[in-house]
Amino acid sequence: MANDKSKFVFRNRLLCALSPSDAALLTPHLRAVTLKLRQELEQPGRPIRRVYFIERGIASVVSAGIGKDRVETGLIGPEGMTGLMVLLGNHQSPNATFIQAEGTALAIDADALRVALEKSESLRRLLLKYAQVFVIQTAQTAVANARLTLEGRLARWLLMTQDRLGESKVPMTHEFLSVMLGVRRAGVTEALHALEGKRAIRARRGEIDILDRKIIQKRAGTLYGLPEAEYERLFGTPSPSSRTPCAGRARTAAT
Amino acid sequence: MANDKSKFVFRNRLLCALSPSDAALLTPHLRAVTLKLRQELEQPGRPIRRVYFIERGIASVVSAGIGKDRVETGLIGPEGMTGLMVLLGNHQSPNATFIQAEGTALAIDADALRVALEKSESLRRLLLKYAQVFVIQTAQTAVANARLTLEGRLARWLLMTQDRLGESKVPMTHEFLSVMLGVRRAGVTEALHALEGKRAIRARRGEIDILDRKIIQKRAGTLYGLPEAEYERLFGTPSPSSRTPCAGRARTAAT
DNA sequence: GACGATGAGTACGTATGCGTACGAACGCTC
DNA sequence: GAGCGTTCGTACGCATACGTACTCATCGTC
Repeated sequence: MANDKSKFVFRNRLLCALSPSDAALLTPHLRAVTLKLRQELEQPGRPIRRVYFIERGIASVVSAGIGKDRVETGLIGPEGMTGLMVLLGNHQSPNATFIQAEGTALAIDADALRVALEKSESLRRLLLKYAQVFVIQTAQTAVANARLTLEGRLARWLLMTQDRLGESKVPMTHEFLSVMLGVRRAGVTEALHALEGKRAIRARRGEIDILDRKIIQKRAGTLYGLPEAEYERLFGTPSPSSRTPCAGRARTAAT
Repeated sequence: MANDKSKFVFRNRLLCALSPSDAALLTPHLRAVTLKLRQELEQPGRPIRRVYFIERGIASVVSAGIGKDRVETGLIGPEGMTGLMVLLGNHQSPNATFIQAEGTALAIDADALRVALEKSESLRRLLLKYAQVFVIQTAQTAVANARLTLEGRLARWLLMTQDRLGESKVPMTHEFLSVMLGVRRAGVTEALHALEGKRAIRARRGEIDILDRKIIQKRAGTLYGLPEAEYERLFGTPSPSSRTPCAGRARTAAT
């Protein structure tokens, strides 16, 4: 699980955006890890041990009331990181975070991150910028849940997922989607059929092909694109100069 | 609007929780202001000029997609402050914030707050703790919008509002509630009748009396109480010693 | 190549909430 | 105390989504 830590080529956009000195601060603590499907990165009320900068794959933040009934409130891919609460100074979260699409990440001990955050103001600034985007994403989810039809919420979810996967095939079952969206499994099936009827997607067993994002975006209405736009505004087009070595970045959101 | 700034007695719980030195840092910049109904404290995409520590009344954060269709995603009372995005290092927000129940606040220029935040790590820590609670509140709203019936969402909203007002009378019209919850006005009327039938509330013209919180809590299910509990966990019972002078604090959430 | 497990299609009755609309009640102003 | 604007009660038809449940398809496994 550990790795030669001398030189990473980052796919994670946050790591790519680090200044050289901040990169030097973090890199010694980063460990390449694989993210297995349904692996739990954070559990409600438990101490957060590690924070993950996603390189490939998707982590999902799900919230619940005091009991069960989890619903997804945030999506994290190679544009972001887990451990929002650590950034804000907490050691735990009432939410759970788990892997929704397997991949890899660079992980850092929460304590090491805390130390680095105290040392470097620019690091704090950078990561808190991501916190902003994440907060906005959560707020948008709240609005989407209130105002969008099931098909619309599904459309929004597909777009956000595809952005983070960077592929046209989304490997998810209806059952899983229904849990994420907090709706009935059969409802997902029907909504997917509706999208399929419009030639927007093609559904296979355990997999959804995205055929036409434009059509899907129409379904999601105005509730797709704002966090993505805010991300671009805050992080800008990554200037290759004076930045940490960086792999070609994952596709960004279309507006 | 200005004020003798030498001695404040704070009702705002965040200000109350300030260490003496942090209080000394902020106090010179605080101005007592009145919050008028529907006054806009932040507008989407506009620079955030001032940040408000609510002393009495309620501010409401509403989010929208790229277009209209605003829905409330956060509530702020004397336990909190506006300007979350300033805390996170931004100068603007895609959300709007406006006064939902009139009152008063202590306001500080966003720039002055930024300077103070840079100077004092303990101040940063404290205010970011509130940011945590606010983020959790937003996530809970997302879950509530996905899973709760209209009556449940209304119940949750009534409880949160009453916590912040500290009174048993909530002065709101059905029309206004419908906008906040993102539902139909007539739907609010019906849901209120349902609650009234259970003797949980009593609805007058433009005003709702809270009669029995227990019954209302049953309606809100598990989706009321988590942010409130987290607030108490993080801020604890305010120890009167070594703290800034503080008025008797507003009622806290019952669990 | 049969079996079990998982995933997907479908269906029926019901509940929740929407859009719209109209009228009644209340409260303020002149 | 007449007039008017706001607020609230109510109603009807319809869309959306639910809960439940049964069947069929697909896949991996022995």
